[in-house]
Amino acid sequence: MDETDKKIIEELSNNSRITMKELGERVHLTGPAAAARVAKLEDNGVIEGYSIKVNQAKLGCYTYAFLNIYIEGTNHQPCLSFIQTKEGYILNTYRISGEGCYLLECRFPGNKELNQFLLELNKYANYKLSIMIDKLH
Amino acid sequence: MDETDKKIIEELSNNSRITMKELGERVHLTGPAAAARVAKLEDNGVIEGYSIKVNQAKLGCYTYAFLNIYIEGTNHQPCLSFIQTKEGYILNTYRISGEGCYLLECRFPGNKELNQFLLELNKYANYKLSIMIDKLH
DNA sequence: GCAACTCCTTTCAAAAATAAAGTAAAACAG
DNA sequence: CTGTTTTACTTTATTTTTGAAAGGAGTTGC
Repeated sequence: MDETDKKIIEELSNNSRITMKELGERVHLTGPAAAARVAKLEDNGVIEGYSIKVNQAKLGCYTYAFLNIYIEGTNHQPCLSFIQTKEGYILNTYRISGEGCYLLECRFPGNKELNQFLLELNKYANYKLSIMIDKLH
Repeated sequence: MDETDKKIIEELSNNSRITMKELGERVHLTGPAAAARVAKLEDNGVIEGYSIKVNQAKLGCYTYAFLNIYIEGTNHQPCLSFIQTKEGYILNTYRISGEGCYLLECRFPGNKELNQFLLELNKYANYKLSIMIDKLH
């Protein structure tokens, strides 16, 4: 992991569909050399995958929220299983230490679906809800 | 936005470096047709960008955390400006309603840097810290 | 001094992207 | 109902990129 690798990570973070030729030019390498570096970063597990940024609202999801989940007792499985059944709403599930046991990043078509989700979630755990108003930068 | 577009979003979410030819095959279209659909999704703002998933630990960041920021009073700017100066640590800044005014997703080389950051942050705001233990799925 | 690596470049064949032309079906106005 | 426009696609042909292979320069270790 030298400076060139860091630059490659930065460039691919900004645009992962760039050609290896273009990437090479940006880090002062030829296409094949850049491609070889990227392949190595994949093999080393530094690059875990290639994804897209999606506008959730344009996909019909107008409510974006974070949920801090608090589970009483030691048996988390029923709650985790429930969450898995609602994976369509959930972008990320983090096991955390601090404000609760889990942090969910999720999005819903609207408040109706959110409300229904919270109602069901409440059978398994307590929660604190934070609605996303804006994403900065 | 029909079913084919949704499938395209799903496929690109899983692997945004797939070729348009391969993407086309997966959604029963030719390469050029798939590319045209993707171009339209970009123009419509549904696809906002192409990115990579990075293993933060392999980049030397062993502490991954969420910070709920609570600002007293109405002048958020000093705190926001401070946060901007620390952008190297910060992956996302969300304006929220609920547990605080802002939610920061951030990562630090270690607890030393986290501690220093919190010390400085405390000049501008209160916070609640959640350390990420694991990412599920 | 001389392997054995590593990291790169150059070259070239294969694959993919892209542009252009053509087609068929749907939407729509008269 | 009919002719026109639009949309979404396929096919074809050209350009560009990828990826494999060969080779060279600079380290490293013996």
